[in-house]
Amino acid sequence: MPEKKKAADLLPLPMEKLTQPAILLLLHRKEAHGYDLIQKLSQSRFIESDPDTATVYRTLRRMDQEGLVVSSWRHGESGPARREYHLTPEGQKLLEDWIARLEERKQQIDSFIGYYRETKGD
Amino acid sequence: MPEKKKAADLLPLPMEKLTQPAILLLLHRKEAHGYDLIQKLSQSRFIESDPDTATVYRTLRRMDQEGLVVSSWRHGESGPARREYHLTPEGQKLLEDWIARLEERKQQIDSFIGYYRETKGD
DNA sequence: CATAGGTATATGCTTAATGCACATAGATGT
DNA sequence: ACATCTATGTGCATTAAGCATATACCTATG
Repeated sequence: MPEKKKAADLLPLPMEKLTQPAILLLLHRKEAHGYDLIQKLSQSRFIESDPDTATVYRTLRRMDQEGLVVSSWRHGESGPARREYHLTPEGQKLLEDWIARLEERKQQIDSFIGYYRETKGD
Repeated sequence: MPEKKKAADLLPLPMEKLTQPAILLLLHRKEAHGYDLIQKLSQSRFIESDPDTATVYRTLRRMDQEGLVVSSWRHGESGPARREYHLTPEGQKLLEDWIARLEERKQQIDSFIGYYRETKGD
């Protein structure tokens, strides 16, 4: 008997997390450090669930290497040192691309759901 | 000088492909074989670009193992044998979950874009 | 009849993203 | 002294995805 996974187990996997674009979005409004972003993300409505901290920190380091953000250490403002991130013009530009993409994605979803509703009526 | 990738290079990567849900959707309307689905997908508006054939066939085999579809070989209808897929009740149920998820996703996108527009006005 | 092109399914390899667990360390409160 | 909160990060395993490649049957054409 071959093992079969339950449908419920399959749902979480493919849905995209939007971690990177969400970071771009938050930094667009205001500079922040990683821990800060993690808290803001978990309160926001544009990601599904609490973000994985490892993912956030790694995404930030990558975005730094890619020139989407710049970072600088902040000391002495209570608590351990934090790495503060600012959006660069490149990051800003990428965010605008994301906005355009998300508009398209909404239309894709509408077309998907539309197709489903059509079929259902048969 | 550290190497930096261009923003344009970064766009294609994180956007989700919806391959599996799109297959569920098409099979919900009518049974089909892999090659058939590939053509339908490339004509449809609910995926971004032409699907990778390897991904489609592998996704179908996985969905079969998971009980989302059942398959049977068809011979002699001109051309090589095809493996025909039918949606199961589990697959149907998962599709309904996907529809609900995509509705939520639309709201997430609205909230994302809304946040962006608010910020822009500063 | 040889062969090229379309139909059809599938594997191999590599890279990239993600999740969970764990490591590190300074600051703060009791 | 010790736990807890703040803060940043690495290691490891799993999974998805893209590209190339293999296989094979069918059809049309010279």
